[in-house]
Amino acid sequence: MLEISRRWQEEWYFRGIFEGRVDNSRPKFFITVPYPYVQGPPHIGHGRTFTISDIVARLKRMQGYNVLFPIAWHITGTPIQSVADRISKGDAEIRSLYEWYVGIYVKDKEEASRIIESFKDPWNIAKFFAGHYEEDLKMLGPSIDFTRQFTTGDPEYSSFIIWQYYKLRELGFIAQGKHSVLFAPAEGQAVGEHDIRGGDEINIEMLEFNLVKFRWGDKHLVAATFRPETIFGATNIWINPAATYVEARVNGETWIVSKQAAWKLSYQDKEVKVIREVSGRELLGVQAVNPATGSFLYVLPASFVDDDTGTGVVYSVPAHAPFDYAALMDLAGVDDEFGRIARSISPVGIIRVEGYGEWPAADIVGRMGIRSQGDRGKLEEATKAIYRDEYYSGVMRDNTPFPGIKVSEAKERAVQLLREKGAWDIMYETEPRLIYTRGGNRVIVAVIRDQWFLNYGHPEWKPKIREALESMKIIPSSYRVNFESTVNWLGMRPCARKRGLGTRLPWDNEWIIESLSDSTIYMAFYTVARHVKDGEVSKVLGELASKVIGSNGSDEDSLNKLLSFYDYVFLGKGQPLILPEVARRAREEFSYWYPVDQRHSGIDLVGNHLSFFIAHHAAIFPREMWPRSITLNNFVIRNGQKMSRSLGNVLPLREAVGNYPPDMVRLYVAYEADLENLLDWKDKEVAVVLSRLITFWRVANEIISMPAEPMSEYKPSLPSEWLLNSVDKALLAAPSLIDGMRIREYVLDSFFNMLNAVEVYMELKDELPESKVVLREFLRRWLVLLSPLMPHLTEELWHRLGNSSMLSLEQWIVPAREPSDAVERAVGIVFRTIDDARELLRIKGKANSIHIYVGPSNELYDLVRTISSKIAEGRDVGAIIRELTGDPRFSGIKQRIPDLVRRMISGQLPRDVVDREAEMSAFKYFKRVMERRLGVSVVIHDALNPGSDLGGKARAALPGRPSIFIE
RNA sequence: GCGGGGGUACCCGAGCAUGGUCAAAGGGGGCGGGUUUAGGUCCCGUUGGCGAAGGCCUGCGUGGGUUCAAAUCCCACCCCCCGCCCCA
Repeated sequence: MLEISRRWQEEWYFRGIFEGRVDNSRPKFFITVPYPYVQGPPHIGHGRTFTISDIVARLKRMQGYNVLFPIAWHITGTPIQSVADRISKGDAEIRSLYEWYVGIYVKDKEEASRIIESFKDPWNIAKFFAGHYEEDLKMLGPSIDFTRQFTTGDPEYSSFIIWQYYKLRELGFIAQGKHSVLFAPAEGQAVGEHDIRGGDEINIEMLEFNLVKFRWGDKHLVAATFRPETIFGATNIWINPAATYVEARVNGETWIVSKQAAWKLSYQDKEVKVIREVSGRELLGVQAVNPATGSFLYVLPASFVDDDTGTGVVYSVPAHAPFDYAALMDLAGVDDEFGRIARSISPVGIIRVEGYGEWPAADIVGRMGIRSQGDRGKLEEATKAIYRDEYYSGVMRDNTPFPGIKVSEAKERAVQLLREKGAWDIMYETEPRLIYTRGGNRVIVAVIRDQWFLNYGHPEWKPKIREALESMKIIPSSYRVNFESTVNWLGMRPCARKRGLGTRLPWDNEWIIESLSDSTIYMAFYTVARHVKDGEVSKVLGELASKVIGSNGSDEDSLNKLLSFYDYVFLGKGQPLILPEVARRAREEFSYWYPVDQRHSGIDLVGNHLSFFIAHHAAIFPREMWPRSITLNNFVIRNGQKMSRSLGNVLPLREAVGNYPPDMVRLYVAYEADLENLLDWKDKEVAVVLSRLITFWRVANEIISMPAEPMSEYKPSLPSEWLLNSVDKALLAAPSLIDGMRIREYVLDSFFNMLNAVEVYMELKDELPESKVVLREFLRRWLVLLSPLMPHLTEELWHRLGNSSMLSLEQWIVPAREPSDAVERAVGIVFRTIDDARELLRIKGKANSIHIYVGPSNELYDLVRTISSKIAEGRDVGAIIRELTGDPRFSGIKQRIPDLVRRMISGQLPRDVVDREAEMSAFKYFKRVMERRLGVSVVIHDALNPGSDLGGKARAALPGRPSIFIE
């Protein structure tokens, strides 16, 4: 099967049957998947996303749409860059990872090692994996047009991004300002998660501390806190006597903070000049002024104070901060000058909160049995608990300027008040505090002054984003809320960095547009890629791009040329100043394919890329070019575990499609889970699916091998009708299932259920003269039905069946007549009866034969049908019984009415019946099947005219519920 | 905290929108049987309890409620997972 699959892939891609060409006589369908970021090989998760979109693409193609399903490669940003950096530095961890990655493709060790060496240049990483990505994807057989591929580092792509960013700038959606980032001072650069040791496992946050300045002579002791509202309850100031502090000029003032803090602050947009070092001990005993109250506070020693957190200066609020309370108690037990001061201090409660007394911190310290400030774990827990309770349900007391105000609000007011007094500032810290780059250097927060932002919150932008979102279909629809909340909080978003691959910001070329910002409207670029990739054209656009960037946008001539080209192509505005003929063709193609009909993606992109995708379309394109729908699927896990590099259990796509036929991989990922759910790649279950696929292959080939005797006229027997009906029903249902992205149901119906049906039919085929013709016809329709799902095997079988056309390009079959489900229901009764009989056999033990009495009087069928419809109308038991006993039609079986109604209402009897003829016929035809399943001989009797009425069972037969006698 | 999703049998997992045919699909695992020199594969059956005739009892996170009828609808509670920005 593997070999057959490869053969068809070669055939498809060699003949280029999936290449999209403008054809105005046919409706178009433009489907895209986010271009993969090529820092490594694709894995089975990509396989899921691509398979699902390919099922859609293939169905649409068979339905007569001109389908475009393109792909490209994303290389922008810092991850590839930092891999290159790490390889250059000889990082062993990354090297072994890439030995594995490269080893997937290159078996020769030396060769592989040479390739990894070349990865010191990030472009080589991108090129290597982009190339292999294409091969790997092709092994899955997707109907992708690979001729439009590009990378985001191509010169013509840069020219396109330049156009996009000038458009956004014209609209006023780009801003510049201050911004905090994670930063490694020793390396002199901002770092991303992938640059941080353990960065993929931990969740790194940036915390904002409030700084409060306590005047001490002409200097300020600067304390850091998360709870500025507690300033009114401050009783003293804590300093760690063992730590090193500094006196430093900060923005024209003299601050006293820890040495560590001064270092950090110097990166946070502050002018910091250290004058001298001071030991913590020297500061003890001095008095500083609380800026909020004017009272003097002593500086006292506390060991819990960490000079690497905040400023190393803490103002003490023993009533509300467990650490402070514990430290105060500790100190009060010491027999010295500071102990005496501590004993004189009484906590000041300033917040009222239910469940606590006047000093909540004292309560919780007592409750949790905390002994001293050394009890860090418990104290941190206590701090968290108090914070939560006070923040959400606490109210300020009368001894503060904000009596009765909720803590959450008082917080802001306190900041306001301190600000007005010039006693407030801000400082950032990371959480967790101590994080390091992979090179081992400390990471802190730095504030950048001239960061470029996209202002998604712009009053002319956000409403349009909302409008675009509203106009789109989101499937599964449960994700719509996620989009809505993303759009709600979208505001200023940095769009450029100083490191990494990508296009430089054309008017400020120190900056590189980052990867989530240069990947928002590139689907438009697919439509024109064929035209602009051409050597000469590419050269022209590339040169213009580099002139614009090189001149920081001041080369107006180049800029105008570039902008005029894309303005014309994408917006139909003005006339192109360059390449008019190319522009005309590109324009034509863009106008044909756009907008994007469907964008299919993993759910991880909802909160960023997909929302930006909507936003940028809304900003730049007219409404009729806005995307039509977004569809999503969840991740893939493996044997119950998350796939992650650190666990080493990532399943590369090539390994999956190298070991199994591609159709099996497709079948598995499409069937195993609904889109919303995690898909578990379980090795055991993969084997099960494979065995079903083999059965399919065997059955299909058996049908093909049967000599085809033409039979012009035949009357299909009930089983034949049943089989053809089933496939017709599935053919009818599949398009709407796939449109609604109910892929799993489509697979269940079309593959698994159909396979079961045909296996049953095969048991009967020898008794049915028309079976061969029926089976061939069935197979023809079935192959069409399955082609989107498993294109390789169906393509092969299609040809073995004697067709010379390409199944992938065949028309979908729309059944000529409405399939009836009466036959199906009749067959369903047979199978239910088999289950019943089996249970009886089990209880009875041994049996020679089973007698089944089918088909009571037509009168009874009528009655049951009538009861059923009355129940459906919602009548109650009494009413139905009264009505029917009065009905002359049923006068002969009056006495059975109450019992039947009762049993049908309670669900003991099936409500959904067929007529007598169909039911009898089903039992006659399926007798063989019953015997095989039950392992004993089966005798079917007409209940109205039984050959022998064993055990008086004939009279017990009911519609849809034959009676059974075991002998 | 806010927003979203979820708790179903030994395990994974469907069902819930449209209540009844649900002791609850499918798979894994277990058990029994067949094939096999053996093992694996494969095939069949079984896997809440009771039952000598198709039935009864218990049962879908916990506790209530609506209904002739609840895994499914309503209310409250407990627990779990995911997202919450400059990272692709």
